[in-house]
Amino acid sequence: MDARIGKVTEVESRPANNLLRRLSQADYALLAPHVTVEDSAAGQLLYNPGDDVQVVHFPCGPSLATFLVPNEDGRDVETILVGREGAVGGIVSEGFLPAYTRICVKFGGPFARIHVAKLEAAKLRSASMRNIFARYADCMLAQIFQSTACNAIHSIEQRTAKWILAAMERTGDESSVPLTHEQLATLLGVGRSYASRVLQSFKAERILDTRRGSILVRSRDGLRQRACLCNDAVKMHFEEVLRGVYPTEEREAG
Amino acid sequence: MDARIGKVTEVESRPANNLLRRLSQADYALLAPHVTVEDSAAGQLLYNPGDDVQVVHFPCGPSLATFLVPNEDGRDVETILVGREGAVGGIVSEGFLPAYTRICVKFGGPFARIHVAKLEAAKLRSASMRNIFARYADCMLAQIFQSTACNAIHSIEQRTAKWILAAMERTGDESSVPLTHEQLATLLGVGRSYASRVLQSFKAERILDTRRGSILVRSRDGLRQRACLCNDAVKMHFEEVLRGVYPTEEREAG
DNA sequence: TTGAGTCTGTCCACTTGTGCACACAAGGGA
DNA sequence: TCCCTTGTGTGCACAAGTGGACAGACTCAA
Repeated sequence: MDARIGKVTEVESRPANNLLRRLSQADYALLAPHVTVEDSAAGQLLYNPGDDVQVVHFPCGPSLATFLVPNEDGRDVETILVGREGAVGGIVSEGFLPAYTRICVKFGGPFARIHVAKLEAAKLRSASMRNIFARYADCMLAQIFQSTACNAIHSIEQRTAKWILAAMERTGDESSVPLTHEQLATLLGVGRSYASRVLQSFKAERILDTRRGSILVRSRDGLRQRACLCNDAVKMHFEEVLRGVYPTEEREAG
Repeated sequence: MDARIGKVTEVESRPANNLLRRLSQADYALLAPHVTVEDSAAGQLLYNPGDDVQVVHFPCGPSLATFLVPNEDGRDVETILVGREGAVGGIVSEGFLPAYTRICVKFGGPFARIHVAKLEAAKLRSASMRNIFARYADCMLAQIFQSTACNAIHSIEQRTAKWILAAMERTGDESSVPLTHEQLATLLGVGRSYASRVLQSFKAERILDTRRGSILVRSRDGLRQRACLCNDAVKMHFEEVLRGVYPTEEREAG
């Protein structure tokens, strides 16, 4: 993205996760010995409800995780997406508590991982590390609050457009989202046939095209017009809360 | 509730808030010099979006706070209720960040208050204090996650019943909830006429009665049957996460 | 190349919830 | 006491979303 000519900086050698990349060099040095990076495939479960939370997962590059709330019907409802802008697992709980939600890899790819205990130890040693993780936790909270309101009052059409935009922003893939209608419907908590119809109406307006198992985006602006403003509200909070605390200039995916 | 015969214990002299009451005596001693208790009336705004978060408010007794997410229409949508089981303001952000939501006193009453900075200082000095607040933050998070899912898939009837039960549990008032139909509709993010109709259907089944400006509960079990299970799921998480970390036996309001 | 399994587009009857309208009831202040 | 404001109950036309069904299309594996 903003690769500079000349020697690779220390920051650029870190995993492609904004949270990790924007730690100061001293702070990252506290974590580095404990960080591992490994791929996870789409569908893999990082946590199930009740699991002990022991590892923080940082999505890197195009990978994407999602928080699912199990339902009495056995249908999981998706709540928020987390990509390279953040991390999942113990961000708020600080670890060693039973997970409340299921956390699932939505789009596969690399994840940086670190034991919660190591992260907490580093946070105790560094005020700036505490600060940045508290700020991110606050942003994550804002994201969930916004989702709660969004689910209460916005139409399925708006939420569908919002979801596709959010996924694109996080993965960096500007043209397609690998998702069946069934999956889309399930994660929005709506009926499949209605989700299909919404996609059809977008297709009729040349906003997107459908392929078996994926959605091709033709007009990002068209999607923006159809989406509610929830993404933007959250993104503004990210920018406001994290502005200035990161040493580099890389943009946030809200 | 469980007042014991004999001398008043140190815990019972604290503000009637579960989070404060279940700190160890040593931990509470760190906070005590900075705690003030003052009444707030229903409708008072504790925070508006963008406000610097500097004070933690602990609802005591029957008082109740609520997180509202502003909407493009100017209508606020209610997300979660917080009563004597918890606190609002800086629980996750740890203070000095712009508030994302509006926080409003729903039912008036006493609130214990402490500066975030004082609380954070105490947390740095006491691991058990950190632990208990991280645990509560995790519970609050669970509550919001559940609300997000609930708004996605449960009917207005279920959510209405759930809301009334949640309010009753937190205030301790087993028989009535001071709320107009309009207020109920707004906080659920639904139309007023439909909210009225739901209340009428409950009335027809002798689950409740309506008075001008308040709802009288006649059958708590009837409400439970009509409500979704979201309250219970969250309550279980509260019990699991906070079990054992409190010295006293007082029950949680989930 | 042919299935088998999955995904997609569409139909239909039905339920849930909206938004507006209007008559009436309750209750506090002058 | 009466008025005026606010809250309540209900009717209606309509929009949004459900859930089941089914035919056809795509694709992978044998």
